[in-house]
Amino acid sequence: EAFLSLYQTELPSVEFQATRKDFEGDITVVTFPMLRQVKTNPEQLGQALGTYLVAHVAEVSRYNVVKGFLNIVISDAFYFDFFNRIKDDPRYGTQPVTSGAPAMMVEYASPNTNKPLHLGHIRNVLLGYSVAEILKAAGKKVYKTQIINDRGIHICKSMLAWKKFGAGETPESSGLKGDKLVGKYYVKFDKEYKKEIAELVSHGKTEEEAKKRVPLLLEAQLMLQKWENGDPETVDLWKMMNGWVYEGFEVTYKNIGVDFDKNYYESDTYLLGKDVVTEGLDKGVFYRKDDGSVWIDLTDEGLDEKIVLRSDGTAVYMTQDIGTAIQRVKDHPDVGGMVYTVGNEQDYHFTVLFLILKKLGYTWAENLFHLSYGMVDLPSGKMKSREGTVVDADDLIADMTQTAKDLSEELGKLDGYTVTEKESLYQTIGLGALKYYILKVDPKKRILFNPEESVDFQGNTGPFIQYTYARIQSILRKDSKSAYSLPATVEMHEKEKELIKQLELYPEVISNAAAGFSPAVVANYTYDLVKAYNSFYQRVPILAEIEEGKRQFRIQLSRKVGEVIQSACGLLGIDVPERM
RNA sequence: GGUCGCGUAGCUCAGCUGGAUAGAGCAUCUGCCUUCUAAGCAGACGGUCAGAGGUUCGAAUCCUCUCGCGAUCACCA
Repeated sequence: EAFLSLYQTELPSVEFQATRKDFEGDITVVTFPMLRQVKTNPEQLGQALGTYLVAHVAEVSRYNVVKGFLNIVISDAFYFDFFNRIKDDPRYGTQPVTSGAPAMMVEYASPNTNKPLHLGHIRNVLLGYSVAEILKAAGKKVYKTQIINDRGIHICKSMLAWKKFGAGETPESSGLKGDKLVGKYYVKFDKEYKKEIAELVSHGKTEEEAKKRVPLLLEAQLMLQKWENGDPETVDLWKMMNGWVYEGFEVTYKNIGVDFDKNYYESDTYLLGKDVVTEGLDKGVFYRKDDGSVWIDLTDEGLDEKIVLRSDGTAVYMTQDIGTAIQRVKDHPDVGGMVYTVGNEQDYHFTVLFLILKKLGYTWAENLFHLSYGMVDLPSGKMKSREGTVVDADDLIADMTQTAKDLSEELGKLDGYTVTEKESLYQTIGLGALKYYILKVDPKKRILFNPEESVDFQGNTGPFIQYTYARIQSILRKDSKSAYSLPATVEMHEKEKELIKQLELYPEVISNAAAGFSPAVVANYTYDLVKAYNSFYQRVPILAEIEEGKRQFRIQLSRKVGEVIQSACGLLGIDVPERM
């Protein structure tokens, strides 16, 4: 800090960076850019600066110069003092919530109520949940929300199929999870629908024509109309079947370990936004075409024209989203921004939505973020629910848990645990593997998911991180002194210094992750930390063989690393086991 | 065709506000379990950072073009 301020007064931009491993030093100053102001060669400049720093800054013990790089060696005492400051702060890296800060609303999940959750939802939910946790850690108040697409033709399809072919089947009578049962009838509809098409085609109709005239589809459309008109029988059926689905979702969400502060239902929001369109017309944000439809012209922004109200006066998707956004801020007046976790196929939709909200003049519209993520592809290609090529969320979790079980049994470490303890541990490890696997990759990249090869448990994985945490807990258990006091000073091992450097980065990591809405930042940091710890753990002499002061220092260092791992895993929604 | 995104080791990914010899894991090969848990550690092998130009002391990173893959361009959601 001392020399940071020193330089900033004299030179406007000085670059500090971590020294590369192959060179001696902790901080590197790049002197090339300074040559413009100071006429000399890079070596001379580096030497001059280095000598000055050693003489004037206590923390600088040595330096060396390689071309335009000035490598500064920071004294052990500096690291030791730093560690001493953070060691007893369990919330190191996470700031307390500032009450006045504008809250953020984070939306994720947005499931349809006609089928169970699948792998795509898992990525969505993990990302959204994690970003919400990261924003909290960065000091924001956060509301987690989902919008449930509980109405529309697709819902009517499964309702109709159940009514016609279901014979009164319920989750209880069938033993099926509610969402699975409803999903079954959605698939059933599609089968029957295709059958009827084939039937019509065999009677000489073209396929185009047949698709539109299938009685089953017409019936579904009729059902949607009935629903919209509030027909009691239809509404009751709708409520019952959606209820089943919600129970099923509840189980899945609970297994994944995510939750929501508030649910929004499309059936409540799909008519919203029309009054805003009127308002926007008055303000001149929108304009009306001759046929009565309402549009916004975004050609100035390099986009095109977009419809916001149909000619018959009904709302479109965009209208709904405008209305819902405004409604959310009405419901939560402290919300100053929103994050939408939605796949990247909707990038265009959200750029337009955000632009419209800005043009309508909402202050919070400046603070909207589309957490856009890539598809999860299978080796066989895209997932298609109708073709049965989806990876079901519950099945996937069960598979991961099973794999964790098989591996654990093979390693044979868990003898002496109760069955319940073991089962819960398998779930923790299996989910840890899955969550980390998905969260460690940059959200905007596509993920190729191979269910055959499943997810690794070795190397850069969730279980590796969990394992390290469990081992740290073991050390602490075996050395259960309640009060520790660090010695006045400790001679630093290189590995210890590296660990402390890593710990030092944590607050910055959180704020970077929050700024970029990217859990991958946290995931990759955690891996680096764990890697550094493991290296330390096996390279440094064992605890029993060292003097007491140094031993206590190592144990406390381990404890601190454990805390940071736990905190970082919390941001990723990954549980850390006490033993494994 | 327009727009947006992606392309880094055999595979999965980091690195991208420009810095030194581009990093991990998996896979392959070598060592390390009388040790605080070997789901680990140490090491070897593996790269025209898709390609070509440009900007500059310096480019995987910034700009332009080309190629490949994907998404999107509905009075659907």
